[in-house]
Order: sequence, then C-alpha cells, then structure tokens
Amino acid sequence: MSDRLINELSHELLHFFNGLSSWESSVVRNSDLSVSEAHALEVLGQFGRMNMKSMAQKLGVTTGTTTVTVDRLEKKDYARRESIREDRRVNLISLTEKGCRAFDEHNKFHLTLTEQMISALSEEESNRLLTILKKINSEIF
Amino acid sequence: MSDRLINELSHELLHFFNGLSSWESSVVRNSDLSVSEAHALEVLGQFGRMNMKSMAQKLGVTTGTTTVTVDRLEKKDYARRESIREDRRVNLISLTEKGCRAFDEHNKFHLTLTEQMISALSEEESNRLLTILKKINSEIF
DNA sequence: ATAATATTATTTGATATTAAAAATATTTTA
DNA sequence: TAAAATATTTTTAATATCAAATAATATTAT
Repeated sequence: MSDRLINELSHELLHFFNGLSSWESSVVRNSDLSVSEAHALEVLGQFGRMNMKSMAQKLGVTTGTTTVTVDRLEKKDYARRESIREDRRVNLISLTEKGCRAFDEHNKFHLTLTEQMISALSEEESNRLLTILKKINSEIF
Repeated sequence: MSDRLINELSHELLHFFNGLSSWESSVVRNSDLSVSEAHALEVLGQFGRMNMKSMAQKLGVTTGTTTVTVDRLEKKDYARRESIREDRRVNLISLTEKGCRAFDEHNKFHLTLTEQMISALSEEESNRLLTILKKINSEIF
C-alpha cells in the first residue's frame, strides 16, 4: 500500500477526529453535564439498562469511578439504580425520563452534525462513507 | 436527504468516534503522558513552535490550563519555553528532542491504525475515504 | 450444610486534571 | 507617560481517576 495514501489518510483522520472532539466538547460544555457524565448518558441511552460492571467496561474505567459517575447522574435525576431479585449484589442502571430527554437532545446534535457532513458530500459519497464506516467499525472497532 | 441515511451515518460515526477515542486513550495510557499532555504534544508536533495563546486555541482550552500543561511537559523535558526579544510577554513553546521523538513515536501508532483501516478496505475505497475526509475537514472542521 | 472462594458494588485515600478568577507583568496606543 | 490591551502565572474549587480495602451476596466444593 502506498506510503502517500497512508500518510495523507492518517493526517486527515487526525484532523477529522480532532474536529469531532472539539465539536463534542463544545456541545457538552453547553449542557448540564460533565464530560464523563455525558459519556455515561450516551452509553446508557445507546445500550439501555445495565449493571455497574458492564457499564464500567463500556466506559473503559473502574467500577469505583462508575459508582461516582452514577451517583452524580442520580443526584441530577438523569439516571436511577434498580435492584433485582435474582442477585441482590447487582444494581441495574437506567435513564430516567429526564435522562432520556437529554439523550434524545444530545442525539439531535449528532444528527445535525451528520446532516452538515452530508451536505458537504454528494449523495453517492454519503452512501460510500456509510459503507466504508460500516466496514471499519465491524472489522476494527 | 433520506432520514435513513442520516440516522445510519450518525450511528456509524458515533461508533467510529468511540472506537478512535478508546484506541487513542489506550495508546496514551501506555505512555508517559496524560491525555491532555499527549494532545498538547500532538499540536506542537503538527504545527510547530507557537505561543501560549494560539496553543490554547488549538487545544480548545483556556490559556491558564495551557500554562499548567506546558509546565508539566517542560518538567518531563518534552517541551520548552523560549522568550523572544520583540515581546517579553510572549513565550514560544516548542518540542525538545525528547518531545520530537515522542511525537514521532505517537505518529507511528497513528500510521499503524491507518494501515489497519486501509487493509479493511479496497484500494478504491481507501481513496474514496481520503477524498471524503478532505471535503468534510475543509468544509466543516 | 458449611466453609472456601468469587463476584458485585461501594467507600476511602491519594493524585491528577480542569476551568475560572485574580494577580502580575509587559507592550501598545492614544 | 497614562491608560488600555495582551500574555502569563497563580490560586481556588470542582471533577475525574485509580488502587486498595470493605461489605454484601452468590457460587462451588467438600
């Protein structure tokens, strides 16, 4: 594979990633949530109710850290803990009404950004991008 | 533009972004640097010597935060401050030898990831991805 | 059934990181 | 030169993180 392609692509990917990052953090800054709280909200919104351990795994942090994050989300009424009969050690975490609304709201920002991107591309290119991302996501991430 | 395309693309973009994020943070965790230090190193490596203000802008944080980050990079001998005659308020920040090596090292990781992505795609798709990213980067980010 | 082991979540103590405000230093401009 | 603008540092308070210890509960082996 040509070095030129690798280098250029790496450079554009970095630019793209940095663009997404600063866009995301400006959205979060304008919200009621900290970065880690927002991340937790996304995970809960996307994957639904889950216990602390798998939440910690999805977030890539320890369960201790997750406990603190969930405490804060609970205090702000974005999430709740529920215990289950089958295993009294376990807490299932899920979004409250308010949490769901915040997740939807956040999602709208994502959709808006996606629309912006699409409008910079032809319809054919947009479809190609979708195909390409699906491949990369399923094979690498 | 079709809702289906927007939704799917948004979803894949989020997945892609999360994949990149956790990949990046695992690389950083295995290094001598914190996330913000690594970010600063990237900016300095990519854009070269600059003053605190423009560095803060590139990083998307305040100059106060940047001062602290540069302090740490300086202490670890990754970066240095240089003053200039023309304006004694100004410090120009640049990478040391060690900083340059770390930047190159970090860059190698990026190239490796890029190669992985390319190997999941056909040559045509890789070129298409480059074209698409260039468009998005120049028009949106 | 009991004892040993494993799992899940929380708490604690120590650092690291961050943003924002206040203080200081310097340059530019009127 | 005095005032305004700019750049930086310091300080403060909030947040984030981890590792280790603890508590509660489940599971497994004897």
